Amino acid sequence: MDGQVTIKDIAKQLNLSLSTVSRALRNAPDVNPETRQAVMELAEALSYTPSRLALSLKQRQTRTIGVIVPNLDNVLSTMIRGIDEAALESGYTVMVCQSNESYGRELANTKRLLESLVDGVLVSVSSETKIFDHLQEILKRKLPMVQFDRSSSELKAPIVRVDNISGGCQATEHLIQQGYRRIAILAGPKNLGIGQKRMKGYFDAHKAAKRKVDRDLIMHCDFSQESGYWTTLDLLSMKKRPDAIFAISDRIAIGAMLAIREKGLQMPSDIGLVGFNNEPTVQLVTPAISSVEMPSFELGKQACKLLIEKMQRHGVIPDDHVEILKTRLFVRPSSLRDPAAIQTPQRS
Amino acid sequence: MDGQVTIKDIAKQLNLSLSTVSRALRNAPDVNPETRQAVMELAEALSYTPSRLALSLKQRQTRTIGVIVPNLDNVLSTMIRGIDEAALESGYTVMVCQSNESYGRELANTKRLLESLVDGVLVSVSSETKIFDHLQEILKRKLPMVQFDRSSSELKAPIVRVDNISGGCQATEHLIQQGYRRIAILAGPKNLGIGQKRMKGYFDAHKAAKRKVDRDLIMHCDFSQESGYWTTLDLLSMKKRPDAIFAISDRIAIGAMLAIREKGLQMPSDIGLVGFNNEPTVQLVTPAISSVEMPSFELGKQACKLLIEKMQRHGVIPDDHVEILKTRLFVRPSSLRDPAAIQTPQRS
DNA sequence: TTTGTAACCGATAACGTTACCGGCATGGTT
DNA sequence: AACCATGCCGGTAACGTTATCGGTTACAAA
Repeated sequence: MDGQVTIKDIAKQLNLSLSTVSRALRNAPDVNPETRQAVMELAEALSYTPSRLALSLKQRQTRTIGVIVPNLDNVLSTMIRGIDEAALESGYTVMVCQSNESYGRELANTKRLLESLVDGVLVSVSSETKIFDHLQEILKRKLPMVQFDRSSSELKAPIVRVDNISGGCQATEHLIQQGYRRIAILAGPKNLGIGQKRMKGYFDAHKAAKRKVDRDLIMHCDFSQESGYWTTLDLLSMKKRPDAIFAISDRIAIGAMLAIREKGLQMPSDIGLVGFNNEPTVQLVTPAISSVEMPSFELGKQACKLLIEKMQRHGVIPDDHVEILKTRLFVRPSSLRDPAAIQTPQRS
Repeated sequence: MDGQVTIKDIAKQLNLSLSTVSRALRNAPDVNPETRQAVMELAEALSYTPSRLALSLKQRQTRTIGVIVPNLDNVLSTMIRGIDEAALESGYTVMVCQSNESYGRELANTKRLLESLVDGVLVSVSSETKIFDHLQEILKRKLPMVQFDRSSSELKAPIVRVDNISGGCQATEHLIQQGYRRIAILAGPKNLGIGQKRMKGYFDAHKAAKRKVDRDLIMHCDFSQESGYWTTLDLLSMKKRPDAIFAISDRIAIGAMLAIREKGLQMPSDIGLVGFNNEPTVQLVTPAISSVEMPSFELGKQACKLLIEKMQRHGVIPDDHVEILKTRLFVRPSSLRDPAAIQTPQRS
């Protein structure tokens, strides 16, 4: 009569027991078709909504997935769209918690997720996170967990990510092929696996082309545009400056672009530039920046599917399971000296 | 022993009743300090986590806020950061549902939110949404609701938004002051209040400067870059083409920029351009695009605070309450013919 | 001694739902 | 006639928590 409509209300009005109403609503057997009909109609009329809360408490599962991400930039929000889609298809709800790259926030978030009793967790670790206690706690409670995009080997949980080595290789190969000889790399934070792998690709490409890497051209920075800018200024004021830069993220690449502009250098003639992620912005700047694209939407979707499988078929997915998706290089004017040499599809 | 640690486990191990343990954990009175100590310690040792589920069921409130947004673009994700911050401060958890600009998705989402028994809802209506039945349903169930950013007068719920009229006026005033005479407006979808208000500002500015508006220069389009591009091409092929464009969103403005480039026109000499939102991208393109900034983070935070107040002090906030935040114009080269005429602070 | 009053604790019901078991007709088999 | 299966329904307990009430001590006041 006042707040929530419950099966009790329906039972009372129809002179039925709770059990019968419950069965009728769930299409369970052992209920007269006429009775069911009556229940259904009354439920509709009262606009009855089942209480997920009570259900969750009873069956001890919430059909909710917690997602922990460092922020909501372009790439991640695309991944979350993928996650959301996969979740919806299986009747799950997602709860997104952004840590804003802060350890404290990530800690508070995991606590809230644990309290809310999510059935599983998707994690993309923050770049600042060096302590994994809170995430280990999740594992200790035997909550199914899957890492996506950024991952850590300290966490014994399956991983879905792109082939960062191959991606780094694609970018570097392309620069070599375009005749660049002193290729610098803006490799991101030192401790992050994602950067290390893309750098591995950078080395692989050099090795395949039988070239040496000049260690001075390897620079670390964080993921911000600012950091890319300052680090590039350093690079460009070297006595033997690089003639190309591979930035392991587009944000960094954009910082690099600003520094290059400021130094009065021209792309691609004086210097070549390739980024990573293929964010929309890199197509819009002048010159448009080449970038390695990752299938963000599919990555999120795949990670979510994997988690759901892990939750439902308990123990089938091994914790060292790794799923790797392919990247794809988009060549644009920032690194294209020889127009005849395009070997990948163009966009826009 | 197996899954969840409950107060029952603690009670059993200490030979106490559930009541006592519950009281001890809640710092309630009527419990011996020593007993409390023991309970606390055992709880810690067993790493007991209270079940929010059970609690929610009992007190019939979840301390969760549902957020319904059309997508997760730059502006909205900033607002969500603000929402999240305000929620955290008051011990609430947020659940974000993106409708991807689709009515069907928005419908499924509201259903899920209702089932999950959120305590309140924050809504920014999708641009495609013309039917409000699902949101009306929320109101019918007396769930506290607040609209933020995009709003509809059909929904009897408080609103937190920016002063779109003044924002539109700022942009137009500036263009007039820079000597532009035929100022077109890309006004977004016809039915959306946000566009109508910014257009109102556009008219106001003309009136204040005692100028007439040429109705042919008013064009509607949707919020995509594509749409901005095509509509601008139309504008530029008019016999008496405009010499400036005010786009009511940066996405649209970027589409316009591409069209302008394609026609071989120069900004700001041949044509001026001003956008809305001040997304990071508009600073990076060449020339950088002037834009009206809105305080997204504060807007989200304020909307959330208002909702929380509405939830806690039931019935104090009237449904026609409207809160309006100020906008601010950032002038950049795309519309700056006369460098002496900068009257607003510059960024970067 | 009785009475009062703290201080502390336990039993029970309830939140909304479902799983499990048991009961009562009905109607068909041996 | 006795038996059993089947169809339909109701009662009860449980999920984990807290609110409410009532009970037992102990000790001081009358």
